Amino acid sequence: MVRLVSVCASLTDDELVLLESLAHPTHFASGSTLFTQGREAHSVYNVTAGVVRLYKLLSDGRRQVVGFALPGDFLGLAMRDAYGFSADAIGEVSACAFSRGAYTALVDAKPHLLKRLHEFATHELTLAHEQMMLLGRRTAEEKLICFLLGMQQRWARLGKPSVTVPLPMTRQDIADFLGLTIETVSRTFTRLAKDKTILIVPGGVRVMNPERMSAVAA
Amino acid sequence: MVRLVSVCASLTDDELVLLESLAHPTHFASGSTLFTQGREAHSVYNVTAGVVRLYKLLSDGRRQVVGFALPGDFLGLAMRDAYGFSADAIGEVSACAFSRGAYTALVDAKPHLLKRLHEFATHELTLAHEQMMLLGRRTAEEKLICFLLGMQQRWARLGKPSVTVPLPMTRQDIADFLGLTIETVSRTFTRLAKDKTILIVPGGVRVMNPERMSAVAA
DNA sequence: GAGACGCATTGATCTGGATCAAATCCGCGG
DNA sequence: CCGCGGATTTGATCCAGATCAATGCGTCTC
Repeated sequence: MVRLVSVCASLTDDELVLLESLAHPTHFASGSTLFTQGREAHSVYNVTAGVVRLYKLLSDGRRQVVGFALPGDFLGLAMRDAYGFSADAIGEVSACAFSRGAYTALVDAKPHLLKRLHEFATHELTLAHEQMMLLGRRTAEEKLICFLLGMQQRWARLGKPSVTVPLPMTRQDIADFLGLTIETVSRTFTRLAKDKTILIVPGGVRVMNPERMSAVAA
Repeated sequence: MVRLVSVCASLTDDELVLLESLAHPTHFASGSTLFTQGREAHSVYNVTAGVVRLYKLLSDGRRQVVGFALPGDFLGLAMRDAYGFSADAIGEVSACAFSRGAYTALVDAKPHLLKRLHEFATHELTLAHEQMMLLGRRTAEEKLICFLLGMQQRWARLGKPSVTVPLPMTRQDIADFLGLTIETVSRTFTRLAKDKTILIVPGGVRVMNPERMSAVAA
């Protein structure tokens, strides 16, 4: 099993053995659902491979993507009895599932694991505040640029630093993450490509003018 | 000192005594600053009276209010070395300040306090996700109605259930929280008042048609 | 009680991004 | 190679909310 680097860096070897005995390695087909908003939360997950779309729906079908989970990310922090959002696989996904009971027992027993999870949660909260700024006060172009730089940084932290940013999600997913329509996302990408700020490549985007992009994001 | 009901419900008496010995009761004048985004985080706070505006600024002055802290709310969860947002007093505010060192030492020593703080953080994260939905996908009228119902619920949980929702913040604060302009907030309030959905009273709003409001918020 | 200052409201107009409507692209199965 | 279906791009038009511009309205101060 892939080592749970993000959550478990501070654990001792025997604790890791315990943790791995509780983890159920699971595979999800492209497009399949990990869990659904409002359903009883039976498991928490640690993504080990692939990308997961996290989103909330309004009764009339309007959708807000609240995040994209990359390998190492932990899903299920922000839940009480029921999941607060839905999650589904973008492409093939591997994850470690923990039953809720095992998870809560483990957290109660291991304060330094809890400390790691809490740090994780406060980091997520900081990102959420940034996303509020983006959704409430930034223009379409700024939204796209901040999104691309953010994804680039996240891939870089996972050991994949590159000027080519993989974008496995659809334009609609990006639109629903940034509070835009698919047409505006497409047009803004086209305009940035005409500017030579980016180059659109299959499956992603190549950053051509990082200086300008950073200046806009500031 | 007011008992720190929100964070400390699970503490034993002697732990409470310890906690209170570390807390510095502090008073802030109307409009004064508790702390500023980007500055080194020296203290965390528990609000005991009054309302605090939490916000982020962009270099060109655009502002996003990320929340309003009410009595019982804890400030400083989402910070590492530096504060991630600014906080200032709306009207007179009382708070308990804890030095960062004392806070981290206490958290390390008391796992059930950490557990409470973690629950607090995950609740905040859930609220942040709802706010993303609101900012990204809701109309101006929906934003205002969700805001009013949310504030009503929060006052109710603090033991002040009422059809009259106090709004100590300015229209500009509300606009910057909802990703709107002050004019749109004002016009939308006026329209809701003409509808008889609400009644605008000095210092707040009276909820006249909770059924319609809940239907819109759903 | 006259000015002044800081909200808040209201009105007129403008515009960024939404909506409506076709193309175009592209991967895939037959 | 062809045709199909979903994703994406592009174009034309619309409109919710922004912007620009007064005006109202408490509540201080002198």
